[in-house]
Amino acid sequence: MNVYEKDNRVILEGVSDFDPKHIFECGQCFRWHKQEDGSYTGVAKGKVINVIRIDDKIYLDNTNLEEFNSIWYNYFDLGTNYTKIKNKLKNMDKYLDTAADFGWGIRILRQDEWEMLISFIISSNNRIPMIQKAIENLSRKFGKYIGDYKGKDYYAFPTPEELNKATQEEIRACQTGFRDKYIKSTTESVIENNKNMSEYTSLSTDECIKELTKFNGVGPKVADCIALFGMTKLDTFPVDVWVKRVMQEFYVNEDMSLPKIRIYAIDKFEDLSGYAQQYLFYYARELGIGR
DNA sequence: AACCAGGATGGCT
DNA sequence: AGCCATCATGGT
Repeated sequence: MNVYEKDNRVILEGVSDFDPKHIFECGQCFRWHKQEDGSYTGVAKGKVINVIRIDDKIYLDNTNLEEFNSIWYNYFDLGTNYTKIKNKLKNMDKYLDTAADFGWGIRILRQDEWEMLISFIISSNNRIPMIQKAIENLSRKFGKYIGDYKGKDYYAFPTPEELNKATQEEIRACQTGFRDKYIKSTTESVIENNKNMSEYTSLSTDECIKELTKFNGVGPKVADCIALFGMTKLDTFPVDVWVKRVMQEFYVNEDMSLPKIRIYAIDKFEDLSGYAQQYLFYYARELGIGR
């Protein structure tokens, strides 16, 4: 990979396994929005950048080499060889062979632990466009103003301290629905116990999920997502409606319970479970498998 | 208007 | 531990 900076842009040459559509639409993130030119603009790590792929080059706009090295290299998980991961998964069965080719450019982003905690609480029994709206509203209301980019204002996701200033009513006014009380309670718990969410990363996967489930509004599925997307616990397998459908379509019986589907998948995919989940989710949702 | 979405919770066995 | 009924918002 060759990296260089030009005109407030960082350009990556020869990056393999990187496609913005696959990365930003495989269900792992909520703050990246497609632009008219096919690029994606999003907020992460308190910055706003724009990402587009043209042929084999990736353009990161509104940033520089220093930020790339300190933030984006890690955020886009560029130190991981996804070709190897895909090859292992593709050799397992014909379904993953197809799904990994379909979502060939997926990378699991290394996102903020606290932001994932609140974001996936909002995700419970909700629709993705509504989740995105609620997170944007919370950020606009309670997060720091980052700046203007191409005529639009952008706001960082609120810190625990910032979100703790919001009343339950104000949280609900951000379109969080009945999850307002979960967000309020979880934020208070983080503040009152002076919790540092990044410390959850050093726990084992089982311990991490067990601890996350103690937060109000965090059940098994949401804890799996927070652990996978916020704490790089790649040996877990969140089972949502789409993953349930694709698993029932390809691997298990209709009557298998969600926890059993999860165990079945982790037994099968082991330390690559999180990657497998992403390829399968993207494949299922893009193709509408199981409707 | 009924149905459903990246489910959680509490009560039951 | 595992299953089940109930809860709950906003969109289509």
